[in-house]
Amino acid sequence: MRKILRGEFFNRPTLKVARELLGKFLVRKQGRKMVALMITDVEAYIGHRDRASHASRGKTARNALMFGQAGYWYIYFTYGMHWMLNIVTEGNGYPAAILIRGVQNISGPARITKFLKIDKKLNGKSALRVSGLWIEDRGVKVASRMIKKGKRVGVDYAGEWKNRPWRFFINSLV
DNA sequence: ACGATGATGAAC
DNA sequence: TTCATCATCGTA
Repeated sequence: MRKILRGEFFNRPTLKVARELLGKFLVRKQGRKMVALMITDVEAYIGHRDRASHASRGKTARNALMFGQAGYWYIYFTYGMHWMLNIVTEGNGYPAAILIRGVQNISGPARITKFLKIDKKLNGKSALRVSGLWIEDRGVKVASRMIKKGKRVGVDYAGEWKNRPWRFFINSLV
């Protein structure tokens, strides 16, 4: 079993999508080279009131993708050197996205994009077809007892929103 | 604990 | 146009 996730998968409540992204495969293709890595850690950014989200200060040129259709990549540059990879969720007009924070053998959102050579060239591209970057279900089931949740990382500025348990990750397998 | 390093958004 | 901030990471 090996299928690309479709628009209907992403156009749903973000927390549900986030949980279900664990165990799916992020697939990167550049020419003949193809790499697939299982997603192990994600964070949800939901709605216009979530102060940790770029969308909390309204629609801008940078964050406009978050307000758009589900299933598109939202990739932005931060700290002067890092690219962050997000997939847009929920319906058109409602700002939400999921940060891909970890994949197998790679922890940290900036390390993923560095390893897979992901930058602004993929920003706004569709994740729903075979192109440069998409997500596949390869039949891996992650038992719910293996899924942990916690606070999002690096959002201490977000007031009460910093405490929302909107990070989901697979308990370290050993 | 802190510096790297530059785009972004808000203030002026 | 200027300025503080930032969904981080490597080094210490």
